[in-house]
Order: sequence, then structure tokens, then C-alpha cells
Amino acid sequence: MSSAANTLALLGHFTTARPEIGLTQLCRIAGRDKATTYRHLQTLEAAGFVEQNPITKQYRLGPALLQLAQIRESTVPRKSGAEPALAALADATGETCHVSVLSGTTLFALAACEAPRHSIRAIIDIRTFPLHATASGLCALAFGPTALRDAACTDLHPFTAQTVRTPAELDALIQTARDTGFARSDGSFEAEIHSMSAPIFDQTGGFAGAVSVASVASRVTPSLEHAICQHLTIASRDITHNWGGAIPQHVDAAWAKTLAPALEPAP
Amino acid sequence: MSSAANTLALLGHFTTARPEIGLTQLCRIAGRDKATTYRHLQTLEAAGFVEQNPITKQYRLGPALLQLAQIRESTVPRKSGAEPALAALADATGETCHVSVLSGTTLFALAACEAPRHSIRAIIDIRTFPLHATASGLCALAFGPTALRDAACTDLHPFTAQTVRTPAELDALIQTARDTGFARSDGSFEAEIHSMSAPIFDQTGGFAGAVSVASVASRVTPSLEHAICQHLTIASRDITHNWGGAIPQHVDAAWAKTLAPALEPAP
DNA sequence: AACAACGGTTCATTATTTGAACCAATCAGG
DNA sequence: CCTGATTGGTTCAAATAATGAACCGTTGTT
Repeated sequence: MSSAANTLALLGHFTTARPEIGLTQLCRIAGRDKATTYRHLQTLEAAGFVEQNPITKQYRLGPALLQLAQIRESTVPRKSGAEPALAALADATGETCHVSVLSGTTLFALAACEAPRHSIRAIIDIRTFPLHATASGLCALAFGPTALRDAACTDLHPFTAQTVRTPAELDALIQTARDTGFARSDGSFEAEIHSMSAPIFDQTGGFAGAVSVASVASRVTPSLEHAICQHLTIASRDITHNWGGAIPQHVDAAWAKTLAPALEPAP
Repeated sequence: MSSAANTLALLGHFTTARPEIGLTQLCRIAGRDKATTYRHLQTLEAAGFVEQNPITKQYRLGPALLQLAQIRESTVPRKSGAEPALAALADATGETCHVSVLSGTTLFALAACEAPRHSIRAIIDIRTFPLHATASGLCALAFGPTALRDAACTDLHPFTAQTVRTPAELDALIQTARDTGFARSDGSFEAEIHSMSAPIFDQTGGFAGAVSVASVASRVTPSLEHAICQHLTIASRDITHNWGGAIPQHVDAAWAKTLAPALEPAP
């Protein structure tokens, strides 16, 4: 792994849950040498990517990130184009929702929205979504570039007992997502978390990201799942529109097929 | 310069004015080898710090920055604590305003706000403020850690004919800023841009950043400058309060002394 | 068809990164 | 007041990873 990549990887250890990290602590988390980590932090600090809390000497993310994020957002205003739809989705479903974007072979969290309706709800505090273990990831595999499948298979990390173990199992999930227009994960990334996801497309006509609803598994019923899927299509259409894309016909057809039968429940 | 630092430095070439850059173009801008730049971009892309426009193959800032910026802002909510005051300042003065934060020995742009009152106005599209040539920078030198002065003197880059050339000249400007409570630059960074700046303090009691007003030089009169200074104190007090700090007595006294005489204009 | 400009790749040379061991400062407990 | 444990920070020989001139293949222009 290149030195620069290791340096950048340090930034990934800062989260809202753990926003300030000391040198020794970061070494343990990152599993790297202290001298190396120190130099990397110096480099990041010089660039404004981290700074030291002057009191505790702990490191935290720096102000340069705000600058760059602003430029990114003015270049590709995806976040602002997703937030209203996400809020509406959270409101309609009463569950925690989030949007992710695909960049290369990695799916990045872009925005999240928690509905305060339930006192127990899912929280989303991760930066990237594993392709094989999350609904968003399966969405990317089902509707994104086919090269993603091989990338995903290089590391089928078993997060829980439910996580798929073999490429063949993964292919089955991908096929189901393609057929229904939605991806689903039930405890495959985090136990007790059920998640449904729909793809988002951008101006190139390709898969751009996914919008997802994460629920506490015990609360999910078939009718709730059906309602979530309906709201997911609304959110996906909205965000896709804002990103300058269009829903491909085959996805539209899959959604119609998946959602239609419920209109005529069996006697 | 370390490899990682060079890699990070590439990010600095993306601005709102030039948000997408091709490989060859970036090599020219950065003055570096093509193979090296390419590898650096690969590293950045793998980390989500840049991505390629799938159509033009040009590179642009990536989605990971949004993530990290969000964590930074939730850790140290300075931007959101500065924006309302900045908007009020822009509205009151009718000029372009901005806030910068000190991290290490570098002053980073945090937020900017343009007042649409004038069709010709200053724009702020830089990421870091040179300490010796901008009002914000002089503010940092006058009210920040004394170590900054030596850091500033290592590169007294002559941006314009008005830029200070010697440490002695710089010391004089710093002293004036300390005495008046405001820093001023008149064409020392960009010709025809006049700028006034006031310091902001945080919970450690130290200098944390600066709030500034940039105007087209030809429009500035003594009375406008006086009004700007008054509004600057309001903004500085407001932001300092939001950041958990307090205005040191000597700064308060300097402001009072600078602004008082105008209440009793000479006959 | 010739040409230029671009993104991307190769490989021997070279300089940078690396990490075990080492300081100095701080803090808690006896 | 000492002692030991923990922290942030530093050194230097050994080893690894970065470098860039020259090289493809593609695209779009003349």
C-alpha cells in the first residue's frame, strides 16, 4: 500500500462517534507504527486535513475539508439534490434513510436522515458500504458496472452469520435485486438491521448511487416492506431527476411488477 | 516534500472556478510528472477524494470529502456558528465578507458571503490566506501565536507592488493592527482590493480566526471604512461568542479607541 | 491519412519511507 | 518525593516504495 494511501486512510478513523483521537490511540486503531503514524499526521496537519486540539493534543479533522467539500458540492451538487427527498422518505416511512454514491468501486455515504418517530431506530455512522453485505451495496452490484461484482468478491467479509459467503450466493442476491428492482439485506451487515434499497441514476444514464431505508428487523412486516418499497421508488425518482438522470425502463418495469400484485391481494 | 504531501497538494488545485481538471492539465498546473500525478490521482480516487467525470475523463473532487467535512463540522461546529453573523455583516456593509480559521501556521478560508448590492464586488476563491499580504493574515500575526511571525517571514511572496517586502515593514503593520484592533490590507494581495479584518477568539482564549470585509478599493472612503469596522466588531463578537470564546480586554479597548473619535468629528 | 493531444503504462534508477529503539513530559499511586 | 506507566515526539540504518523518461493506444482534428 502506498504511503499516501496509508496517510489518507488515517482520516477514515475519525467518526462522529469518535471525533478526536490521540497519537497512540490512533496507532492502535490503525494498527501501524507510531513514528509512521506521527509523520502521516504531520503531513495531514500541514495540509489542514487534521489539526490538534491545543488542550488535549488529540487530533481531529481539519478545516481544509470544509473548503474542499464546498467545492465538491458546487461541482456536483448531489447532496443538496438528495436531501429533500431523503427527508420526505424518512417522514413517510418513519425509519432511518440514507443515500450513497458510487465512486470507482466504492460506495460512499452521502447523506442520512433519521425519523424521530421511533425511540429505537437504526443509525448510520459508516463512511463506505460493503458491496456484498448491505442493501445499498447489492443495489450497486445489481444495477452498476458489472466490474463491481469481481471487486466485491475479492473480500466477502463475513460481518454476521447472515452475510453471504460465496460468489454464487452473492450472484443469487444480485439476480433477485435485478428482478425486483430493489435490494434487500436482513442482518447481513449488522444483526437485527433490515434494509431495503433502490438504485439512483445520473446524467450519464448509469447507476450513480442508492437510496435506502434501514429498520429494526423485528419491526418489519410484509406490508411495511411493501410500503417502504413504494416510498423508495418515489425517493429514487426524485433524486434521479435532481441528478439529471432517468430511471431505465427495465428498472421501471421491475418496480411495477414487484409493487403491482399487492394491489390485488389474494382472497 | 513527502509523497503524501504532494498527493494532498493536488487537491488544492481544484476550485469552484476550475472544478474539473484533466490529467495533462493538472500536470502543467502542478508542475509535476505525468506518471507521478497519475498515480497520485489513483490513490486519491481509491480513497474517494477525487473521481473521474465518466464522460470527459477529467478529475474532480470526490464524495468522501462530504463525509469528512460533516464529521469535522459536527466535531467543531465553527462554520455553522459563523454563517449567520457573516450574512448579517455582508448585508450591513454591502460588501463581500469572509471568515478564516487558523490551523497550525496556516489560515484557511471557512466561509464567504457575497452581498449582491454592487454589480462589481470582490470575490473570494482562495483556500488559504497568506499571512503577510492579507488583512486576515495580518490579524493572525497581530493577535495569534507569536511563532506565526517567523513562519510568515520565511516567504514574503510579493503578490503586488503594495505587498510588504521586509520583516521590518511587516512588523509595522502588525503593530498598527494591535493598536487599532483591526488589520487592513490595501492592494497587497490583489490589486484594487481593499480589506479590513477583525480577530475571532475561541474557548482556549486564543486567536481562532478572522472575519473580514473585502471591497473594491476605489469605492472605499474613510466613513465607509469606519462603518465597516463597526460592523466587524459586531460580527467578531457574535462569532467569538458562538465559538465559546471571549474578546480579550486589550482588543476591546483598542476597538473602543479606534471607533470613538468618529463620534465627535472635528469641526 | 497524417498529426497532435490526451489518458494511461512500463521499468531501471533513486530517494523516500519505515520502525525498533530511544527521549522527555505528564500523571497516578504509594 | 519517588516510581512506574502512559503519552507525544525523535533518531538513524535498513529496506521499501516513489520517480520520470520513454513508451503505448485512442480520440478527435486538419
